[in-house]
Amino acid sequence: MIKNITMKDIADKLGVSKVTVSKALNDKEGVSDELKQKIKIVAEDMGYRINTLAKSLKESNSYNIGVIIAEKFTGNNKSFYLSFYKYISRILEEYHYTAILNILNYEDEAQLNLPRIYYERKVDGFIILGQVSKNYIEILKNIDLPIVFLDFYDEHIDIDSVITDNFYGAYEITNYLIRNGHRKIAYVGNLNATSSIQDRFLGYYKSLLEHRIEMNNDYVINDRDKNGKVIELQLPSDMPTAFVCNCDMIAYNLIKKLQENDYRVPEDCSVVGFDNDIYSTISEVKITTVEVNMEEMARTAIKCIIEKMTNPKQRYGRISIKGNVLIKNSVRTI
Amino acid sequence: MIKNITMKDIADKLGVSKVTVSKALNDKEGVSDELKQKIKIVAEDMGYRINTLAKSLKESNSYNIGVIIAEKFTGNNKSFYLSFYKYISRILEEYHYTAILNILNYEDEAQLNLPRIYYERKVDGFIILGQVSKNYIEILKNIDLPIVFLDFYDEHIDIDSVITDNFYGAYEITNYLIRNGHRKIAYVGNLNATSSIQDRFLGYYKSLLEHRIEMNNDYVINDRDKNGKVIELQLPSDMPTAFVCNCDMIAYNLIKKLQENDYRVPEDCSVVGFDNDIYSTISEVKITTVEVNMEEMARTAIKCIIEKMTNPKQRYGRISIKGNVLIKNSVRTI
DNA sequence: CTGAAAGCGCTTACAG
DNA sequence: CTGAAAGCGCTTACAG
Repeated sequence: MIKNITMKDIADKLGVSKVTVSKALNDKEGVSDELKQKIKIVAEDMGYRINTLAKSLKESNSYNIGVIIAEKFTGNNKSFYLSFYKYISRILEEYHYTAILNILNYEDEAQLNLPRIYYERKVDGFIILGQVSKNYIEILKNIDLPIVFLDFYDEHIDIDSVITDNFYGAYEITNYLIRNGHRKIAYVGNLNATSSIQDRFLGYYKSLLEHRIEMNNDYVINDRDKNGKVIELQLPSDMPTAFVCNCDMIAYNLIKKLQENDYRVPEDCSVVGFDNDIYSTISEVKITTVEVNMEEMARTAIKCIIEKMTNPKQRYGRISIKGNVLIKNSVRTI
Repeated sequence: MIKNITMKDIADKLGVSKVTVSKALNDKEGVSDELKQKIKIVAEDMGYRINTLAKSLKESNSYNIGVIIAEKFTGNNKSFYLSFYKYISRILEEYHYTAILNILNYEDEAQLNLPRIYYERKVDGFIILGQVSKNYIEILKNIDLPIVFLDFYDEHIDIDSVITDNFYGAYEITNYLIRNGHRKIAYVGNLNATSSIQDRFLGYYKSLLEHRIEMNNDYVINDRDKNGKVIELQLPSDMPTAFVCNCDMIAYNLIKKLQENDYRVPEDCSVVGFDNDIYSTISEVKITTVEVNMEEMARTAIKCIIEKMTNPKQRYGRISIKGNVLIKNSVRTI
């Protein structure tokens, strides 16, 4: 266990008392500007972070405000990450822990600022829910608290992560299409956009291979430009009977595109998605999709982080959690 | 300031030491079962709540886990309440406070269980974001922490609340329709479903009155049944040229309904919504709507609660924050 | 301008 | 089985 730097440590280093350090760091009266300055610099150098717990105890004031949202406002796939958070906070409670949700704003992400809850020692670890920038990951790597990535991973750095089994999910849903008689099946998604999209493609491909269906390059349809921005979809000239989309949002867009071109879904074309988010439910045609097992993912991430707290050397690597194919009504048997 | 009950208080009452109380409450060895039982009962009676800050300080363990979500996952009206939370947590930071998001699950809401963060003294107050049940409000009323309702209010009980100005927003957007030449304007929403829907109706009505447009009872269209479940909309036989919908979701449904009946939006019918949530952006036709001023609402709620912490008697009542009409492309000038 | 003392509410290790 | 003492890391009130 690394010893935490306290005001006492700073005081000892400078040969002053911790009272003086406290005053200096809080910009209170009664310390010469010179000393104040010196103390602040030393605090910075030593990597001092205030322990708000102690401050709060003294002041009988937690400096926390509870924000309560009724579960009904989170249901119905209304928000993928809010639902995820719901499971995280609920499962943390089982361990007598409390979740503190921090929205990392664009600016702090770009400027590589860690959250204030880190500097104030308000937390014992971090769960990073959803992709953050490479540079930010580097910063996170250097802090002395356990960290787990949830719903994404980074190939180059060994932080533990819990992800949905993209490969297997896409494999299963493609198998489902094939069981329903489809053989001309396209994949919608840029193969190099994200690791999820790539892995989903590979699952689709595995299913084709297993069923001796030849891959048709015209059947891999781009859905975004170089910057990741969603583009207008181009339908192939020789139409497939089914489309595996890399996510529900794209499946939703595809269905609109197909309908504009007078193809009915699922009568003329079948379409499947991934995620089971709001886009799979808002169109007339409810989209057959792969539901992410949020609860199991959250539970696993929490198990990791709790374990790492007592045993910081513990490594889990990348853990995939299987999703479930959710059959709705965007697929026709042919 | 009400004095907090501590282990010492329980100990004094029973003529034992606080060590014994600590052991009893934590089910540790070394206290007779009899005494343990007695201590637990007295603790319950006195309304004892552990101070986790002190426990955490002692154990150098905050029992909090930070959950980090990048802002990009909250943008684009993806989730109304997640966006709201973003503002709340950001503004609380300005006051050196931290937000702890608690999703109140169905069960706890029904059984009237307060959040664990209350019992563990982890928070200094609560912001209730979005309507909770009447009975739950009663329970909240009785706790000794400042509370502010955000985005809803309760008519019968005087807790401070900050809401969007439903009345004025609907008034403004109806005026906008009238400025664009419309005179046959319907309102979609049940007048007695919620206070927001009612207030929005009244704003619409005020605009009609001011412009000497007679109310047509056929132009008040129900959108839900007695249980609040959304129903299929019925178009009036004499078609209006414009519809004021009580929210974007209903506006979205209406547009689909109109299109099914071969009315084009906005060429044949204009439609406006309320909220500026995801439903105003997902259809082909982007819906002109009233944008809720979340930031200002959050800021106001926080000002209230911070003020109430130093001055518990302070009352603000109901504060309305004006929204803005957001012009998109679902209205035609006639 | 600087610091010794007390205390916030707990828990742990030890003594009886 | 029970409790006095020490300590977690701060801040406040007071003395010098």
